[in-house]
Order: sequence, then structure tokens, then C-alpha cells
Amino acid sequence: MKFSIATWNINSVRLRMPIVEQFLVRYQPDIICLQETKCQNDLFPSKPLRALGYEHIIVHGQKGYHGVAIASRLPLSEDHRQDYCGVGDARHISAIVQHNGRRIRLHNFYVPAGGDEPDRSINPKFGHKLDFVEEMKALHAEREPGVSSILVGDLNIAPLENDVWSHKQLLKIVSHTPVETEGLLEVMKRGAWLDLMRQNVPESEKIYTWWSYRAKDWAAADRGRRLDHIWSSADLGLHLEGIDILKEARGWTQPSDHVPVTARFSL
DNA sequence: ATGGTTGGCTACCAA
Repeated sequence: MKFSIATWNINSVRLRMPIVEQFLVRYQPDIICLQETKCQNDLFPSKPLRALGYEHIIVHGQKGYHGVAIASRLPLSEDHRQDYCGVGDARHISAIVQHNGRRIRLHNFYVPAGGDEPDRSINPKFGHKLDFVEEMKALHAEREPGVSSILVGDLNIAPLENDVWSHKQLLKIVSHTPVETEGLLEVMKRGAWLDLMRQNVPESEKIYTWWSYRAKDWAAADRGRRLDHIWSSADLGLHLEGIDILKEARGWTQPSDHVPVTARFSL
């Protein structure tokens, strides 16, 4: 049986419902995980999502900033939200999804961007990001017996050399500094997570999921970064059919600066 | 080296 899950930093879900609907109608993922919804729970646009068949919706929002949500055609249960760093930000939501007799724990993350200066002594936002990543190291893909795991989201770190347009030029740029990339690789290693995008595309090839709003012509410059990720426990890696990075969505009307990434499984 | 753009919400901050 087919099973697919998409992740998209939507940068205001209310503003971008037209392109969310366009994506769901055209590509029909079973589940969509959103980040940066920037919307309180009672204002979340559940109705149009339900109308498209996404009847199971869990949200963790706050006013103005951050916010994560999961909308699913399959039942969700045992949902929870972890307050990473104990600062009250809405940056994580999790639930168990049931598919074809299998139970999958799904985590949806929005890791702090970390500001501009990659030095925690002068930039507390960078310190917060490092602390957040440190706390993620405790999350293991095989934590619950008999339950597989998927972790998705905007992790705001491009860990590999070909996850950025120029490794050399970005080494001191927040999202690609060694302390961040090593930290994220340690999260994967300690938690036994598989990088599904890199299982699908060799490390020698460039992959981007984000292109800055600040470029004059994002497509011509093509200075992207892979900030969005889909990880899984080892058992699910065997069932991955493919990964789709919808670069085209960066050129849609009033786009997010991130594009949707979808993992397709046969399970 | 610098500045570039976007969104939310209030007269700036975060990204």
C-alpha cells in the first residue's frame, strides 16, 4: 500500500491557504506537516483542510510566531507537544499515525533559525538554536517498542556540503556552521535516524528546499539550502519509494521561501 | 562587505 507524507514551512498558513490547497489537490499526500503557521489554534484554517479529506488535524500554534500543525487523512492519536528549551515556543508536535496495521510515531519540528551572528556570546538566538539541537539528541527513532518513527520539519540546518550552494562561502553563515552541522549529524547518529532525502539522492548531488526572499531572481541565482528534512527509523527506509522536492512551488503566487518535500512509501 | 525581501502585528521583530 502507498503512504506519503509531506513537510512544508508555510510562513503563515492563513495567508497561503490557496497554495496549500493547490498542493494538496495536485499531489494528494496522506499527511501534511506544516511549520511557521503563525496562527493561534482557534484561528487555524481547519475547515478547508477537512473539505479536502484531511479530517484529522492537530495544531500547536501561538500568536504571530512559529507554530506547527499536522493534517492527515489517516487517524492520529497519542498526540503531544514538547516545549524544547522550556521557553514556551510552539516548535514541536507529535502523534501516532496508523497505517496498514503499522504504528508510526510522527514528529514535526520547527527548529529556531538562530539569528545572523553565529556566536552565542553575542547572539542569544544562536545559543537557543544550539540548545534546542542539543535537546533533540535525546530523541531516539526506536523509543517505543513496535512503533516506527518519522521526523520531519524545518530544521534550519543544512548539514552536508551539497546541502548548500557553496559550502566554502557558507561556513560562517548560520544554518551551515560546523557547530550546527555537527550537532544535527549527532542528533541523527544518536537517535539512529535515517536521512531519507539522502537515501534517495547521493551526497555528491546538490539538494535545496529553501531559496531566500532577498534574491533578485531566486531561480537564476539558485542559491538554495536544504533546511527541510525527512528522517525515519531504519525499518521504514526499506520501504521508501521516492522523495519529491517541489521546486516549482517556490515560483507559485505569493510563495513561501520553502518548498514542500514529500516522502513516498510502499508499506 | 553589504543589503537585499517577507509576514505579523504594532509602530519593530523574526526570519
